[in-house]
Amino acid sequence: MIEARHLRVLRAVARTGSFSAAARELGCTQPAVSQQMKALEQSAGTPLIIRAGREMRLTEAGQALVRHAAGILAGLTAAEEEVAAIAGLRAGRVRLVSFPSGSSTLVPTALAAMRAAHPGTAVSLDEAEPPRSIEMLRGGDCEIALAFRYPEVPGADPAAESEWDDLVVRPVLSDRLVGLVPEEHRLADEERAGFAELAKEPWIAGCPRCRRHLVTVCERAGFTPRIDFATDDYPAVIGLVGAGLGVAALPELALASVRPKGARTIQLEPVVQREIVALTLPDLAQVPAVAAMLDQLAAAGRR
Amino acid sequence: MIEARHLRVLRAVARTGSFSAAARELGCTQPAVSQQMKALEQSAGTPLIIRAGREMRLTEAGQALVRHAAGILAGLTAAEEEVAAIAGLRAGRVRLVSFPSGSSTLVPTALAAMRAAHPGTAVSLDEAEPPRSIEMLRGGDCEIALAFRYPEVPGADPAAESEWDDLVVRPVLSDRLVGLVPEEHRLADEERAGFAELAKEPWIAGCPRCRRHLVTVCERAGFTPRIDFATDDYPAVIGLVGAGLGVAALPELALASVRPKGARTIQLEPVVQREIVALTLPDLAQVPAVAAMLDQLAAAGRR
DNA sequence: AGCTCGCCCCAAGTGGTGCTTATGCTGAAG
DNA sequence: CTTCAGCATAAGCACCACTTGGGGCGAGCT
Repeated sequence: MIEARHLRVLRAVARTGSFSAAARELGCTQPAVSQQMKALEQSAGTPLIIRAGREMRLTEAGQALVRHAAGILAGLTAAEEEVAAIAGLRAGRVRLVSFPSGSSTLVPTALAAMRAAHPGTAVSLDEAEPPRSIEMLRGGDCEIALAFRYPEVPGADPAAESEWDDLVVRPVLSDRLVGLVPEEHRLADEERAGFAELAKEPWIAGCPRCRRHLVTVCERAGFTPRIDFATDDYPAVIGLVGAGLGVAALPELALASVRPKGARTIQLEPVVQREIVALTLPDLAQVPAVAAMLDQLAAAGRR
Repeated sequence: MIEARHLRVLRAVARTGSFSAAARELGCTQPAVSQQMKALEQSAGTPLIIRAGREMRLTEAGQALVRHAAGILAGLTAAEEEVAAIAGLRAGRVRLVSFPSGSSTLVPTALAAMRAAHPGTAVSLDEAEPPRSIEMLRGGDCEIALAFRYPEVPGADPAAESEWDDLVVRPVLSDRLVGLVPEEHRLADEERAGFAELAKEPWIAGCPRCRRHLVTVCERAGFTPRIDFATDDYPAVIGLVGAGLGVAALPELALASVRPKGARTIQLEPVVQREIVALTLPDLAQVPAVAAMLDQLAAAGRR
């Protein structure tokens, strides 16, 4: 088995024509070069160098080896450079999966910051619901999954919680739920309202998990909400409320970039937090591009 | 510094998708593979493999490394094969230098035998006088020099003898000198004659070294020869003798393939041996193709 | 659901290997 | 002839890689 290190030494010897010069060039002592060349000749099974008085000459086998060494060492350094580029964030791809309509402001700013900080990297974006996105993460179809959870409700969704304990969970943003009522509603001009004050209203719910969470919170407030509509499309929720068809509780973030027409927001009591987190596999968290993207998501969440 | 051995392991892991399977394929234990991969990841500076439950997946850096590994390992095995071909005499070049007109039968048979035994090898032939051929050997312009010496005369040519003591000297053939006289000569019908009987004759001498040797031998026999002509072209010597211009002492080998016209050979007394030897450098004697050619020359000499 | 098997990680011991320093020898130049 | 530069060798030493033994964990089977 010929080793690349030996080829490097052989090439230095061939170029300098001397063991000592090669040793100086390689930053080691002369006997080291001597031994390496002996080892190489042994593994080659034939002499490679002939000592003719002062100068070193290569045998035909030695010339053949030097000829191949160029390509081999070039390939090796090319591989090292490509790896270094990926490790040094001058290259690399990250596949990000976000929950639908949860990425209106967070993801775009993170993507923009990532591109600015590390122009060589490429981040692709896909949308999937948390159960599905976790599946994709575990299945190797993405490196980062953006999801959310309601830490306030212990035991509300134990499966989902325990499903993450072997993942790297990076908090991105704590979002509070705000109430949305039609502007002709009796509470439209109030600053805040308790959940119980909306007990009799028809509700517009979000995605399945949000809907379950809403039911849990309302039951804690002493009533079971009457849910007329459920959609994971936040603009649709806003539209339905604006049309006076009911009330809703939706994340502040969903209202950050739109101004609801025909509806008013009110503070809800008790305050309900929704925690948006970025998830990845423990091994992937060590990958430079993935770690950088997690940082950018966290930074976007701090704004 | 990425090592080729690591790439081999990485490729095995990537192909089999398992450390254990790779270890079986590589003929080592599983922890060895584990450690090699860890070392490779450390020298790469970034994770290469992600352990997702049961299956192994490569990171982007890992994929890049595997992609390069193909070419690097292919180049390495190509280099090994070429060296093995040279070592195994399926390839290789030898440059042979012979003294002029000393290679009429010896060298052709050796070349033919070499080609038959090792078809992949290529032997080139050049002609040079021994002082010059040794110079070529030391200067790297040939691998084997065919030369001759007169071992009978100690001190006759001390420079030439001592010039070979750091070379590999392979005896090829012991050739005796025979006398050549015109057919009308008074000794033409004799079986043998002493040098002293030719003391008064005009002599035709050979190359400079042969001429010096002739003078030495004749002086031992009690006379100084009168040398009218000197040429290193044996057919010319034969022609001159045949024309009755003098007598000559030339190697039996020079008469092996020709029948002299107008001249007769006689045994000379005392018997003078000329030793034909093949010379090479100590290091070169280890080169398979050179060693094989030396063997073929020795074998040709035994015939 | 429990069990068992296979796979991976971890730790410790050990053998080998490559490096260094020190020394001797040889060839070339002054 | 002397001196210097370069290569080979030997001894000592540190390091590295492989092996064995043990543990945790996920997957598939009963």
